[in-house]
Amino acid sequence: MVRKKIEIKRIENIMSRQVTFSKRRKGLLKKAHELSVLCDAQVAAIVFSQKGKLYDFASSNMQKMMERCEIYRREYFSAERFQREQYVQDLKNEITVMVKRIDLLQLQCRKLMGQDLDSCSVDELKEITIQLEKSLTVVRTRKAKINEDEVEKLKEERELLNERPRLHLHEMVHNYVVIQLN
Amino acid sequence: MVRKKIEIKRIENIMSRQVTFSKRRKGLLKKAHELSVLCDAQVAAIVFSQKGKLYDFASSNMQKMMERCEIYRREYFSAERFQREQYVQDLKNEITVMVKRIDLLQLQCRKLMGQDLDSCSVDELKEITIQLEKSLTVVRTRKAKINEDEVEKLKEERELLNERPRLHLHEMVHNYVVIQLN
DNA sequence: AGCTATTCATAAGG
DNA sequence: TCCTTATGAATAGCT
Repeated sequence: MVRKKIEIKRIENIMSRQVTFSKRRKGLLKKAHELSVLCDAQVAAIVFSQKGKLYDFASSNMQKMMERCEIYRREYFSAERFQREQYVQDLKNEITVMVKRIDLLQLQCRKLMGQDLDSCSVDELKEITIQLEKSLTVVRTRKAKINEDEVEKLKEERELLNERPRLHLHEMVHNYVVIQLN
Repeated sequence: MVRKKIEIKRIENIMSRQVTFSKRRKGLLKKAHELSVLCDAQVAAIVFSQKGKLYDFASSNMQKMMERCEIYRREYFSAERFQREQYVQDLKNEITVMVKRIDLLQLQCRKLMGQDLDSCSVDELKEITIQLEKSLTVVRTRKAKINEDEVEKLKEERELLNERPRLHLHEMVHNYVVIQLN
């Protein structure tokens, strides 16, 4: 029997509060449901007890909306994360390959420059010697070629300088002969 | 005057439905408020009208929680994104540096192997020649050293083999003398 | 949890 | 939208 109108303020008695919570929570969710049905509206009611337990109502539209939201959010983030991790992994792999390549090139270079030979076997040393001799030959040939080209060029220039006066004279003679014949 | 108990199903008359929506919506939000105050619970009620207009109630805890959630979510993702982009940028920079390093090493190697010399100036060719000669000297020295070491080792082994019988003889003589003296 | 007196919410009408 | 009012619904206090 409701003895008197209650004041809307926190119920201090724990037992009373728990009972009221149970009753009114049920009423609220029922009202939410009725409203959604009667008026064809999107309604959601969410209640957490003090212990953190969840009680809720969501009209079907609302529920679908929330589910879609959640599914979309999860898919989006998981797809994005996957792509991101793939990309980072690709970059890391690329770096690993490059580090190996650099080490190899560096070692090769150093050996060709006569460094770090202590670890070389006699066979390796022979190979390096052969390569160095080959290189020297090629470089010297190239140097010689450049020198020859240079010499050739200078000779040609000299030839040109020497030939110009002679050509002049020849032309003059030719012209003279033509004139005479006329 | 309530003539009769109503059935909980969609109200077909638009005017009635709107009136009921208005009344019950108000009632629902009031009940939500009362529940949150009386029972010190976190309560939220959300209603969309058919036209999409929002009406809602959220207890202060609920509101703070939602706000905190949203703020935290935004900060988290922005911080994460920043870190992620920074990291990827670092990796890219590293790759750029490595690509340059590889190009340089490769060029150096090729020149030391007598390739791609067409682009070299005479001075460069001279430098390469000097380097190759130096390398050859070092490699040959190293090879010679290994040979010498080998020879030295073989000699020592031979010495050892030669000395053993002699030592035997010497001991025998010594023993003989000692015996004589006794 | 169940009861019931009483208050509250609200349907129908103005 | 508000008021009125009759009535159904919710529920406080008790067991």
